Amino acid sequence: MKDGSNTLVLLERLGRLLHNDAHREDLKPTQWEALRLLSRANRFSRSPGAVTAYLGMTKGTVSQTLAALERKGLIKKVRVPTDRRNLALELTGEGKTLLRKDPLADLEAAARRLPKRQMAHLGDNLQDLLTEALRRRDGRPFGACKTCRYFQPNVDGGRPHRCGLLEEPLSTQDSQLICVEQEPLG
Amino acid sequence: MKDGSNTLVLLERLGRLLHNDAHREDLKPTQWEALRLLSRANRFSRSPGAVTAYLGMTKGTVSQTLAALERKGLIKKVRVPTDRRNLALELTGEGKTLLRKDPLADLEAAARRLPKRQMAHLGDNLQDLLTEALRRRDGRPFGACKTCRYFQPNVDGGRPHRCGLLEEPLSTQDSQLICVEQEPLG
DNA sequence: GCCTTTTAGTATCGAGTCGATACATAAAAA
DNA sequence: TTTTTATGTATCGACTCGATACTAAAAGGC
Repeated sequence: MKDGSNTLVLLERLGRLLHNDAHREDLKPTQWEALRLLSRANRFSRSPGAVTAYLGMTKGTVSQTLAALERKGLIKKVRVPTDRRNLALELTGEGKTLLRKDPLADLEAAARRLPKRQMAHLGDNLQDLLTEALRRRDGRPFGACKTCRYFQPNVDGGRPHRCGLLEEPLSTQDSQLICVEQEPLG
Repeated sequence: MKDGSNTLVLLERLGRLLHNDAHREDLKPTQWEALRLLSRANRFSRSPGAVTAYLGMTKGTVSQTLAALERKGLIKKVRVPTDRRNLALELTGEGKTLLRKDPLADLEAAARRLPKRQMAHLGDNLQDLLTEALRRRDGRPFGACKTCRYFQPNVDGGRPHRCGLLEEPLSTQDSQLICVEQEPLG
């Protein structure tokens, strides 16, 4: 076992490989990441602002990336009536179809050659490091809704779940997706 | 412990954070990476070609990145007399000084808040994943010389070590640096 | 030696990234 | 009703990156 001093160098290098491998299907790596996020985000988190928070870029850049995705017909922007500053981003059919060719799947194949336990371990350790790194930059964890301190599982029997922060009902599906507002339990 | 299915997503996100945090001191993330590699590479590996292999980009892009670093006075290009196609890249004094402000050090501070054993584990697991990923793209590991199958530790007593592949003498310092040609011990 | 092939690196193009800055609206707060 | 804050866009300049075409030097075949 090594001393872990060059762990971050490894991380950066592996991150770069992942990133550079994502020049596919006429999309750029960042565009893939945005698309991927939109497919995993609940309805409070499919906005330019949420993408900005997730990717850690400036909103100007995100605006351009989303404009490119819209030009390519992979997402569409919908005005939200309740707050007209907000935009809701929705994947189109093409967007969903294209996601099946996600270049990340390639490395997944490589990962499958490693012991399952090891990959799970790796995930846990990465999660801890990410949490620590996000704390330092006031970043948001983007965890699943159902692991959030504001999550209220369906209290009244058959009724939908609720988000205690936004005071909104939550479908079971939404509660399994990730959220900008999520704050971990405990 | 999670199932590890989203480990790669974590990896990509953490990689992006690292990358985006590296807009400092009037350098771009990629320029930092190149600079960092040059400070860790032995004399066979301080060339545009080696940087290309390490970063996994095309040589055209690397050529520009190196041109930018040279413009900024951080590296210099030296013609190699033995093979006049080759360029040797050397860090200047400014380059070495600037490296002390490496933005990667920030995350290192974050990492220090995690248990040391855990970081070491993380490093080992990342290394395995990187090895697997590199295998798939015919990438080079860039390991340390002294862990290479061609490394011949000073056979004749006080003489320098040797590289059995390039048939060249190796100073102790060079043997501790990383190398394009490195192939791990079987 | 001559000719072809390979290797190392550069030049240029076009789309995209990214921070910075300035800007437009809309909602919220004073 | 004014500020003030929040959400998103437009534009600029330096850089990234793949693709392609290019130069020059070494290596190999004969």
